[in-house]
Amino acid sequence: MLTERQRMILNAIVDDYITSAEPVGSRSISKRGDVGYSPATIRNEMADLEDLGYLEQPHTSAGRIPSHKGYRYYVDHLVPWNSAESAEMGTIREFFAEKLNATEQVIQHAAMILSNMTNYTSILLGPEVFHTSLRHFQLLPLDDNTAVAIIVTSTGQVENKTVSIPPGISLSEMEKVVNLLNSKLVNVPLYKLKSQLYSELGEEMQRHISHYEELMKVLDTALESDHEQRIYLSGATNMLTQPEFKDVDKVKNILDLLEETPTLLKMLTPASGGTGMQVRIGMENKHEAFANCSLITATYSLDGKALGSIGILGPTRMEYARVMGILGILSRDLTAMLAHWYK
Amino acid sequence: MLTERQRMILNAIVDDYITSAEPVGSRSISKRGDVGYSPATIRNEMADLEDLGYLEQPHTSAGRIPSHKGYRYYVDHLVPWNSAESAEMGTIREFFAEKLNATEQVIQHAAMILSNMTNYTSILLGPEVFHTSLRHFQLLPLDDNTAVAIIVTSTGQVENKTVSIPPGISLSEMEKVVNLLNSKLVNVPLYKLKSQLYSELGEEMQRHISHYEELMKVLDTALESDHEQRIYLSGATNMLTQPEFKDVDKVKNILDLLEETPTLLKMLTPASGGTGMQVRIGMENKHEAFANCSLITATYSLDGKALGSIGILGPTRMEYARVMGILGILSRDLTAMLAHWYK
DNA sequence: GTTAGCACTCTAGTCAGATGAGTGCTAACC
DNA sequence: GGTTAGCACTCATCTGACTAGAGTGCTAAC
Repeated sequence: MLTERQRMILNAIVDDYITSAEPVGSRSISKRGDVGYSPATIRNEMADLEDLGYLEQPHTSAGRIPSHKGYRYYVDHLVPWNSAESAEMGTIREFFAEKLNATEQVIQHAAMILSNMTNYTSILLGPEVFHTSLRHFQLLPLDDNTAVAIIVTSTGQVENKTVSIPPGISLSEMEKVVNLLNSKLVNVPLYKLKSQLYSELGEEMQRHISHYEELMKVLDTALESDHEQRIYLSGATNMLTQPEFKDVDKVKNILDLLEETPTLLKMLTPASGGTGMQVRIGMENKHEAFANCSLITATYSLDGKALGSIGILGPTRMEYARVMGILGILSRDLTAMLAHWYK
Repeated sequence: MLTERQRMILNAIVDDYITSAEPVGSRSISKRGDVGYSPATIRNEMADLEDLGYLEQPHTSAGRIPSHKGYRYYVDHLVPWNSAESAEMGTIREFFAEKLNATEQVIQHAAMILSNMTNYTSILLGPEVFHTSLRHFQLLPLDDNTAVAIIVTSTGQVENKTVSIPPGISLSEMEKVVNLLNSKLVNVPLYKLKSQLYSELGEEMQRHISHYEELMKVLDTALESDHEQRIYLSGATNMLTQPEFKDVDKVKNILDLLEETPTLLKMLTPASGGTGMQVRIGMENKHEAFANCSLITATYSLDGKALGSIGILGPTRMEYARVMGILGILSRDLTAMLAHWYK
């Protein structure tokens, strides 16, 4: 348990280090207006904080920098939670005032705004298609053996996939099936589509349609979850401006990881559908390359279910307060906007 | 005009520099098996080549490196044009053997293969939608005031766009128009769509349809060239492995430029529909950030018209021979595949 | 409990000298 | 005349010594 003064000093050190990126010494803390103690006193407390694991010393005659445990404490107990800073609010409001009428556009644009505002890397996870439902299905023949399957979801997203059509299936048959599918399966959540395909249509189709087996296979692949979640990255090169990453090798590992979609997906997928804000510091990200990075994530949702997430990746020495504030506002407003569109 | 021996020496220097990235001295050239002269002789020739502008010297007591003019000469006259190296051919053939039945997937996958094979950055320009034609158009209502416009092209690509529907337009009217459009405008090249919309449908619509003006506006925005060309980047971080870019600042400029879609588009769009291979060295790229980069581009085409391009970006010290070989094979095979699919 | 003072530590920067790769020139060689 | 050996010269890079300065830890005084 930290004393009030220790908390104050830890707070001051993290604040200083966040802006300067240099180890902070007792003298500079003492000179700040808000801590009324001499360097010597502060040195004593710093030594204690180091023993407790909240601070680290790069070498004997340098100042202290926060350890991961120190950041964790800072984030959990000390972050000045100014959820509504005026300047930022303005930019975000402007963003939502713009007329963008496709969900995808909004997400993409939001990623850009975020990385520009924060000067970190933003990673947005597109709306989780699985929680939306079918609005319309269509199969457009391209030539004798291929067709394009088009799925329009309740949020207006369009997914398409090319499928091959086995010979012997007539156009009129296909049309019949597609009509049937549209009449029976509209408004069914996408993740239930394949199972309901059999339970709802199976019987009826078997009666009316001659190439039942083959057609079923076609539909099966057409509805296949090609609805992979899309990841929108923006400002990846902002990483290069951080002094801790001026070494090319370190930054290469990070950028390489950012190109690995599956890994990012895993990182951003909210732990258990929860909607809170998460901060993962250093190795809490479970990746060597991110050992000196922090990832802050929030979610946006529809009907109380998390649809996707917003994340900001930066060095562990990150402006937590500001980023968390921005992320909070943006996730809330995104949620509100979705609710308004698709209520 | 260079003598045979000068060409040989220039060739040796470029070759050496490409693999070593260090200024090459007269001694190391002399020791190569293929040049049977003493260092002194080679030094004389090198001095001449420097006077002619083909070589540069970082400082007096260093070896020589090729100048941009030197690279240009190398590319134009000396590249060992081994258009069919076995190892590479194998990988590419394997790639085309994979069953990928959507153009987009092929392009995306090709970008990855290319960057992996070359260890440079690959930039692919998706099929130029403007040169394909309309196969099917559809307008799907989402709610009272919005709809999704879906355009399927002759190459099986699906473009979609959300449009807002002015009040007072009935569903049946819209259906009528869409049917008319499909019957009259199928197989029209996309870039002519908007003009033909008026010339072909204008009269008839004015006769049958009540909200002519408003509907026309809707169709106009629906057919708007949102068919932006897609750019597929892969291996952007490979730039970081090149010794000449171990300085973070330089590489940041390059990566930033790579995120600027319009700039890339301009760079990759083939000069005049020509289908040859282009090599742009250093400042020939017209961008400060690419001053130390070379961009090699080739095109793939359908019906003799260039549909899109494939590009490899690397340092000016690039394995021109290998990359040009690979690019040549890939562009030819892509063209062949497209011809086979959509003949 | 707090603070001033002081010796101590360690990094980063600077500077001189050594090293060595590579050149340019001259004179000798074939 | 073309080619080559020899040699003086240049210049980047490496090394080690030295210094300045920031910061600490400890002790003793307030």
